[in-house]
Formats: sequence, C-alpha cells, structure tokens
Amino acid sequence: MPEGPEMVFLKEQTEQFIGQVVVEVKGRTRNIPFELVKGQELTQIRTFGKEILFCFHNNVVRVHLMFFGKYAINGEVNRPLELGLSFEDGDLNFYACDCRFLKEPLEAVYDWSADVMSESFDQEQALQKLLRQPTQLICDALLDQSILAGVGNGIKNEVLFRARLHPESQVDQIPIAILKDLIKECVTQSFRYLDSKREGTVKEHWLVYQQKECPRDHIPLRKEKVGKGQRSGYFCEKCQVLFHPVTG
DNA sequence: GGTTATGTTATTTC
DNA sequence: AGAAATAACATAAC
Repeated sequence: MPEGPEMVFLKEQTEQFIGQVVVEVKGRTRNIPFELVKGQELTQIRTFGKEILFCFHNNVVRVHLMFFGKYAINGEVNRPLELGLSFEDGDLNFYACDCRFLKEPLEAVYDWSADVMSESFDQEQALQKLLRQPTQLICDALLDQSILAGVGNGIKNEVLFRARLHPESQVDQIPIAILKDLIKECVTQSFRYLDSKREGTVKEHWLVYQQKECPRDHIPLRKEKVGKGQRSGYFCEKCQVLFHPVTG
C-alpha cells in the first residue's frame, strides 16, 4: 500500500473517526505511549508522502506502512497487531508498519512543499533540489523522499515512461524541459493513481510498471534492477531516451 | 523452497 | 568524520 496516493486514500477512508475519542489502544508497538493517546479526540488526519498522521490536540500518531504494511478499518486481519485504535464508533488496525509518536508541531517536522500530493508542492523547488544532485541517476532521484515525497517505485516507472526518459539517465545530462515535465508527471500520475484507487481500478492503471510490453512500440519492456537503489525498473529502450555523460 | 516485492533506517565499513 | 555499503525489519505471492 505504500505510495503517496494510497495514503491519501487511507486518509479519506479514516476521516469517519475525526471528532471521536480513542477508547482503547492496543498492539505490539513500543513507540507509542498508549496512555497518552487513550481518551484523546482525533482532530485531524494529514498525510506527508508515504506517511499518515493522526492528529490529536497535543500530539500526533504517525504510521508508515513500509514494504508490507496493511490496515483494517472496522475489522481485523489474522496477523500480529502493530497498532490498534478503538474509537467510540469503530476501530482502526495497523499491521507490519512503523509507528511513531510526535510531540512537536508538524510544521517543525515536515515541509509540505516536497509532497507531490500536497497543495503546497513546489515544482520549481523540486527542480532545484534535483539539480543539486547532478551525478545521480534519475531513477534514484525520483525515489528521494526529500525531493518528491510520496513517489514510490510504481509511480517512478510510470513517470519515466510518460516523459520518455530512460531510468538510468544522469540528472545533469537531462534537458531542463524534460526534468520539468517529469516533475509535473509525478503530480499528474500520483493523482491519477488516487483516482484509480477510488474507482478500484489500480490493476488497470499501470502502463509499464509490472507490465510486459511497451504500449507505444509493442515490443517487450526491459525489466532490470536500476540505480544505486537497485529497484525494479520497467522501461522501453526504444522510446525512453538515455541521457548519459559522454566519456573520453 | 527460493525469489521477489509498493520502503526506510540502523549499523558497519571504508 | 562522513560517505557508502550492508544488514535489518516486515509478509505475501509466485
């Protein structure tokens, strides 16, 4: 579930609990002081990138689903409970996730201008941050949460395809216009992902990620571990241009 | 049974 | 000291 749009979707699904008081806190997480959460009223839910933030009057419960995280709303799943919040009317259960307790004001912790799903996302700032990492490969840079919070491996592959850019292109070799287009696509595709999540059509959503054939050229996609992160890359070597330094 | 996978952080090594 | 590599954690599907 981990990419940004899915967190926004989760926020929409859990807003039913806003205004309700937490009547019980359970789970094996040791990062949350249960006694400080119990009895508190959920005032707001926010997301930052791949994180969801449950806000109470004086503190925040942060959940990150990591690789394998799952959740259940008004239900349970048969596996170890990481964090369970029971409200006056219903409950919210998280599994295999990373939970944290934040006491500081959110503004001191998060910069929403880096979050592709945020109204405050700043494309120009993202471009400047990218340019500050000139020798990075674009496939690694796209997954940098301090530049494009919320972008995960699925969105990464989709935006590279749409911008016709080879994942192993080096940042400083890519024309600025293409970088700008790529950043714009990060926003567009993230919201498109959210739409397909709402409609329940995520499986049909992907053009290249986990796919076999290039939708443009109808030739097999290459599937390789790319970049320093060695994450799965799905790309077409015919229509996605490689920008790399000329050697010698 | 081995491999792979939507991610991040802590620890170790150079 | 600091960057870079490695390990660690979690779990289901093929």
